[in-house]
Amino acid sequence: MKERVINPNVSVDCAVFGFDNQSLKALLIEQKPVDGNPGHKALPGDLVLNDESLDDAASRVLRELTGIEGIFLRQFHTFGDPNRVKQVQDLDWLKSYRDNPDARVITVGYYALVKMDEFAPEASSFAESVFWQDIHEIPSLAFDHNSILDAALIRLREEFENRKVGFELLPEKFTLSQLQSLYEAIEDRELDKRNFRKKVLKEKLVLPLDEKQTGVVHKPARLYELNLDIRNEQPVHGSFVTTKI
Amino acid sequence: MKERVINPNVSVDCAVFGFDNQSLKALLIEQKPVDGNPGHKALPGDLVLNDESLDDAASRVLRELTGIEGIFLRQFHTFGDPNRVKQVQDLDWLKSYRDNPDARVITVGYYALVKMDEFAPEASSFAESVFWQDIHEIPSLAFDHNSILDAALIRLREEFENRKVGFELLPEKFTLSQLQSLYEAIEDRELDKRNFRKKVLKEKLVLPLDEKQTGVVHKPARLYELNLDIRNEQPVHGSFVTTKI
DNA sequence: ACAAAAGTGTTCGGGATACACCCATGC
DNA sequence: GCATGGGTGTATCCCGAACACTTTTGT
Repeated sequence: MKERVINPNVSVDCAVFGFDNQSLKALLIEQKPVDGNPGHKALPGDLVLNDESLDDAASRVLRELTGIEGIFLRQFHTFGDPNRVKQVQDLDWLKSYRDNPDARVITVGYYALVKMDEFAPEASSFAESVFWQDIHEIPSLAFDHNSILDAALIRLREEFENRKVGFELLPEKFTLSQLQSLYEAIEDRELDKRNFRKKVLKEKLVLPLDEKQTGVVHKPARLYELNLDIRNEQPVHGSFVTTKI
Repeated sequence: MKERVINPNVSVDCAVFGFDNQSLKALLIEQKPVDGNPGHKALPGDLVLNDESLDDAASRVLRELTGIEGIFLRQFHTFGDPNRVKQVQDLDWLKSYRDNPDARVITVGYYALVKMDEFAPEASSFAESVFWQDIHEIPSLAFDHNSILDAALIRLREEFENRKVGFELLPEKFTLSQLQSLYEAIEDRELDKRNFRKKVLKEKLVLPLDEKQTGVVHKPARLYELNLDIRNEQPVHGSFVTTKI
């Protein structure tokens, strides 16, 4: 096995988002206790290895801490305040888990999107536990992780509105109501059902399947899938005005 | 004076854009010759100091290499391929100017927007010369700087279309034709003059001044200024569709 | 007078908005 | 049969698109 040479100055942190058909959730870890003191809540993240790319580091860290693998990951911002790991409440943890607890660490922020029904995160490495938290109820986090999560959410919203990301949060087959709920959860506003359906169908953003929900206590909804053809088109200027979703 | 402790693993690189009323330009440096071999062309950039933020590093590096100060700077992406500074043609330069020429360096990319008529860049530090280059005629650059510049341009276009940036490229007072040329240069397509004017005036994106061009050999154009009130509004959803510029 | 860019209005089609009722299923 | 969400159409308005001629200045 290759030796793991750790770069003391560069880390990655991951804001993992999931959607439970109601609201957006973020995946948090609870750090293992240090000297009997309970660990802080934090985003999954760790130092990068010297011979791995940043993208690889983000995938690895997510796998090591939460067991999640193979999901959508995108870099969104790098946080480099010289004092971002100098707060007193983080010192004990740094002394236990870092070879250079005083090193200046810049961290590269990633956000990730996961189909919640396909992954059951499991804590390992220095994570004591892993849990989903509604994005409206995020507790105080270690280091500058609250800022990182805020920035991730802002970026997710921007890229969602530009139709660059989002379907990674839904199962392969979904109803139009699920899709509408996703829009409402991410954009944080209500949409008109008829207009929403007209729009997404006219744009061929999704394709109807010959399949319906089963086991629901109401009229079963038709299932749809993402239309990859449309999704892969690069944005075109129809004019000097471009209309978003 | 404080000692400058350099972090060997983290650098910043700046893609500086200017607009000459015709097309977009990028600011490049030519590295000083090493052992008589001519320097390569590159983006302005350098390692960060251990006690400065990334934003501060970008400002400082730009000032030290080009003399440019006080301009719009925005972080856009971080480049962390473990081999991004390992190409043979860059080795001589690294050996001359870096204490740890073999260190793995990740670089934080910034793009900057400058009013070309207000700044005359001047080379200093390890820059032999500084020059503006049309973005359609970018030569081969050191390290992965071609990729960085490409990514910067993509990001500039995205944020311009979302009306988040752009007026930093124009003088305080400008004509609607200049504004239209800016749109055409950044978005790389032609616009209809009448529709363009109707749109920006209706949106109150700019405000007319009681002032006209002088010294031109045709009907003098009215001057306008950016409407800061509109510019500072955060985007609102009129519906689940949002219209861009 | 001529060259050069400034400035201006109308018509047409399409998309955004608002809005209310019947349908299929499980219990 | 009732509770629950699924599914559908129309009328209005505004915005985007296409398009050509007159005006003002300097030389």
